[in-house]
This record gives sequence, C-alpha cells and structure tokens, in this order.
Amino acid sequence: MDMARPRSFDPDDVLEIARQMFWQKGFQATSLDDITAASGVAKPSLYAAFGDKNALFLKVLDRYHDGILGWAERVLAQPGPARDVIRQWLTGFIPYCSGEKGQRGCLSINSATDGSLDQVELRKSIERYNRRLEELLRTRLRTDRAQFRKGFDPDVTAHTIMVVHAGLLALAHQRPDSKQVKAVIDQVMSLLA
Amino acid sequence: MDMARPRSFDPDDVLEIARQMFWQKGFQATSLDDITAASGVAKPSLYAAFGDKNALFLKVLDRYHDGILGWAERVLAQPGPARDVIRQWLTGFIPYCSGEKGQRGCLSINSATDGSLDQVELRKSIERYNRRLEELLRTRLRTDRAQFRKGFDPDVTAHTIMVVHAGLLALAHQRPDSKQVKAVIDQVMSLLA
DNA sequence: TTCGTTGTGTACTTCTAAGTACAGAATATG
DNA sequence: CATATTCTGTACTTAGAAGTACACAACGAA
Repeated sequence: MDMARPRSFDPDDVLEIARQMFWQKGFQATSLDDITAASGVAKPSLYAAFGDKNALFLKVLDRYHDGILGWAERVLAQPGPARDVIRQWLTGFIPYCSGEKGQRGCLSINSATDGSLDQVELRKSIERYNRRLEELLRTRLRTDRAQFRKGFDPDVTAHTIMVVHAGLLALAHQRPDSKQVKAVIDQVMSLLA
Repeated sequence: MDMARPRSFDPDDVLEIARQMFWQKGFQATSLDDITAASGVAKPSLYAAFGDKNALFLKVLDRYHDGILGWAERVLAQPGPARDVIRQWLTGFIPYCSGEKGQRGCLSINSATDGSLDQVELRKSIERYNRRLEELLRTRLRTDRAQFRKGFDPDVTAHTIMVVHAGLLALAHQRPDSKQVKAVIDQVMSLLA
C-alpha cells in the first residue's frame, strides 16, 4: 500500500467545524459550500473523506453524542448521593439552556424534531443516544435506590429526568434566564426523595 | 369595489392542508409544489392569497397556536381542583406524544428547534404562544394556590410544567409507549401538592 | 528519476424549488 | 351586452446547492 499524497487536513477538525455549522443553522440550511468556505477543504475532498452530506452529518452527530455521553458517564459515576451527581449533570447543561448559547439548543434534539431528517440511520443514532443516556441515569438511581423513599421508582424517574432534560433544551431556543432554568432543576430534584 | 372573479378555494382549507404537510415534513422539506399538488391550488393563487412561503408558514403556525391555546383555555378554565384540570390538559397531549401520531411531535416545537427558521416574526409568534400558555397555567395555579402546600410556588411550577410539556413533545418523535408518557405525567403531578 | 497512487482544486452538470409573466377565465356593474 | 377587475393555470426564469469530471499536485517505492 502506497501512502501517495497525504491529506492536507485533519478530518476531526472538519467534523468540528461542520458540527458548529450544523448546530447553528441546521442540516438543511447548511450547504457543503458553507463548510468548504469555513474549513478551506474543497467539496471533492469532503466527499472522499466523509461520503455525501447525509453521511457527513451522521458522523458529526455521532461525534456529538459520544462527547455528551462521555461527559455524562464521568459525572454520573462520581461518588456521593445520586441526587447530587444528577443535579450536577443537569446543571452542566444550563449554559446550553439559557442565554447566548441557548439559541442553538441541542444538536440531537434539533435533529430529532426535524421532519426532513428521517433517514433510518439518523433515527437509530438518536434513539441509541437517548437509550444510553437514560440507562446511565436509571442504573445510578437503581444502585442508589436505598437513598430514596419507600416506593421510589428509579425507572420512571430516569425517564422523567430525560423528559425534563429534553424540555429544557427544546425551550433553550428562547434564551430563557439561567435563574429560571435553575429553579426548574431544583424543583424537579425534589422528585428524588 | 368590484368582487370580480371570486376565489375558487377556501383559504382555510389550504391552511389546513399546508399545516399537515409542514407538520409532517418540516418547513424546508415542504415545497410549494407539494402544497399545490395536495390542495389543487396553483402557485400564483397561493402567492396572491398568502404571500411567500415564509408568510404562508407564519399563518399556518399562528393558526396552529390559536387552536392549541383555545383548547387550553377551555380545559384550564374548568371548575374543580387545579391539579385535575392541569392533569387533564397534559393528558390530552398523550396521543401526540406517543405512538403513530407522536412521530410529528409539535409543530411549534419543531419550528422552534429548526435553526433555519430564524425570521424574527416566527420567533415572536412562538415566544408569544409559549408566554400565553404559561400564563394560563400560572394564573390557574395562583388562583388555586390555597389548594397546595405552604411555600408552593405557582410561577416556578407553571414553568416546570411548560418544560415537561416541551420535553414530552420533543421526545415524541421516538414514538414512546403511551404508558410511559402517562407515568411521567403522574410523577410530575406529584409536584402539585 | 520515474512511475503508480491518492489527494486537491476548478469548473462543470443537474436538479429542485422559489417566485413570476402573461394570457385567458369568471364575476359585478353599468 | 360590454367592460373593468380579479383570480387561475401554464410555462417560464432564476438561484442555489448537491454531486462529479478531469487535470494537476504530492507523496512512496523502485
């Protein structure tokens, strides 16, 4: 195998740039010309490296999912009361749920609610992401079940937290005040008792 | 003023058809040719009646908002405990949060999370809708404040319900089981005590 | 140095969809 | 009935974006 001419760009850099653009403007509204302009990588190179636009987006989304899942794993594996680590996890989203950054919301949720994106692969990626996230919460709540009241249901609670998480990031596009987001998190945490 | 040639279609019928298509496929993926094909109304007539595609979508969205707000007003004005009417209101969304219909989610939330739709008018319409909806909840909770525990905060609770509502409709695209949605609603209702 | 291989960049094709020009149809009014 | 006015339908223009052909550049190996 020859090495021949080497790549003149780092694929990961391009994925990062593409992520920013897709996240900001959405899948449809982001053209490959936009990505070319922002990255300096011409279209034929993009196609050679990532496949077509759908395939590129799928790679971007998977990378996004992995990032959040990795962070969630770290936070939710910390010692201490389940309640504290889960609150810490939710609190970590506040910058993305409010103010300036909130405008973009969550790339995954934005994609899930985009009716034009119903490729099977994408749906599967999003579904797997949500399943894994919920499983992290559920596992932790089950493990620390003794910390809660009698009759506490870890499974339903894990799902409720997922719903709240999705809701905060869906409403993020209105750029709510971070205090309001915090108040909601505090109130929801009262379910963990 | 002459009447001249009358319209050959009912604008409200067209808005209804357009709503279905925008709701199903999203704004970008729905072309005016699609709407023409589904409604039988040719493009020049659409432009004359509604303006361009953005203006048409805005009318569709406003109509959608009005429908939901009208229904919410009726339900939330009913007599009885605030808790019951709010539960009834949330429960009414279950068909749109699960199963077959859930695929589409909520047109307003889908639009809010669509990065390609950042016309000012649209943002304002969505923001006003959310503000009104939250105000209906807040007003009812304030009025019936005596039904709850000491220290109950109607304002934060109203917003939390909005977040849960948004979360359920954002996750609707995964077509969850309706039992799961009901369990979440039940758990959240425990905050109204 | 020369060749085979693979990446790069320009320029192209193709397709889709928004928006419109224009001729003709349908109506109220005189 | 004639006419001004408004709506309708066909067919067009235009713009943008996905995807690609092809010539050229950069590298490893002989």
